Amino acid sequence: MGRAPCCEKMGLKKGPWTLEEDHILINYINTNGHGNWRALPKQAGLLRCGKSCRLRWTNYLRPDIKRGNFTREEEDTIIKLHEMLGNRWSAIAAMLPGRTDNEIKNVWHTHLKKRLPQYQHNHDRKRNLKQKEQDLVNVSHVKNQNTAYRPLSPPQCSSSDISTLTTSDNLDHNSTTDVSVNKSPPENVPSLDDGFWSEVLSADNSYYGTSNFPAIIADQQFLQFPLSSLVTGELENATSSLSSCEGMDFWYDLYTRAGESAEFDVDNARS
DNA sequence: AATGTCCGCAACCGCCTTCGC
DNA sequence: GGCGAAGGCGGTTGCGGACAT
Repeated sequence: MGRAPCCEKMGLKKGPWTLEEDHILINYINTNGHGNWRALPKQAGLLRCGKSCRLRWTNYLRPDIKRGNFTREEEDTIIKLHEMLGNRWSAIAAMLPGRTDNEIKNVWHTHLKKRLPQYQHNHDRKRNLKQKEQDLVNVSHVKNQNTAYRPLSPPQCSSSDISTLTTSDNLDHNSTTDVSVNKSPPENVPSLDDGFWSEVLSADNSYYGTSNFPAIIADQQFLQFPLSSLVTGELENATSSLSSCEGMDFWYDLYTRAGESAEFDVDNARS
């Protein structure tokens, strides 16, 4: 892995756990409990760091862990909770007995987010882009490499864009801004990464910015609810407002439409 | 059959928070 | 209040198997 090892230099083992190590850990905890994770490996006779032991126990060896595939109900619950809580995997795991935060995080990234339209769209875009890149590479080969290929670069939200989007002092939090959702966004829109969506509603109910997103929602006229409801952590209000404006599609629409033009403004949003 | 690519998962890392002194 | 240790959390990585070419 890319990061500096913390255990190896202390002579501690890393990597997959063996059956023998599992047995040692289980036996030790069953007998003595796990009062101090840092001291546990030494006392148990394991060449592992405490952190590794804790992770192995909580994510895999704990007797109350439910193994096996997630049920449809569990998956739906995760999707709903993620919409409300963001990437608070431990909080989501607390609602699903027998499931660990790591497991839920994995199943989210590998299965569930692909079911959601906004991720599906992004996923498809990435695939299409990759295909286009390959096609262009092929074409450039045919043309004896006379044409240098440059990947498509998404339009950026510059600081001037931000000023365009944030010059509103007359905020009307009670008015409803009806933004129709563009189901076919323009071709040249910014690509969205996972961080974008997770930060729309951040983990601790407050709003965290992304590089582009703040410029788009900073103008509270775009919202059916005041941005301050996110900032001050009124999750319930925020999520109910989100659902009333078609959830993530609403955000995605704002994002894509802002991305396509620096001239994007409130009037455009209302059109 | 061989090779390349994708995907799922366990495990690791760094950062943040909590707790005790 | 300051500090260090320990625990907890979310993001990321790399291995290995499945699938495609």
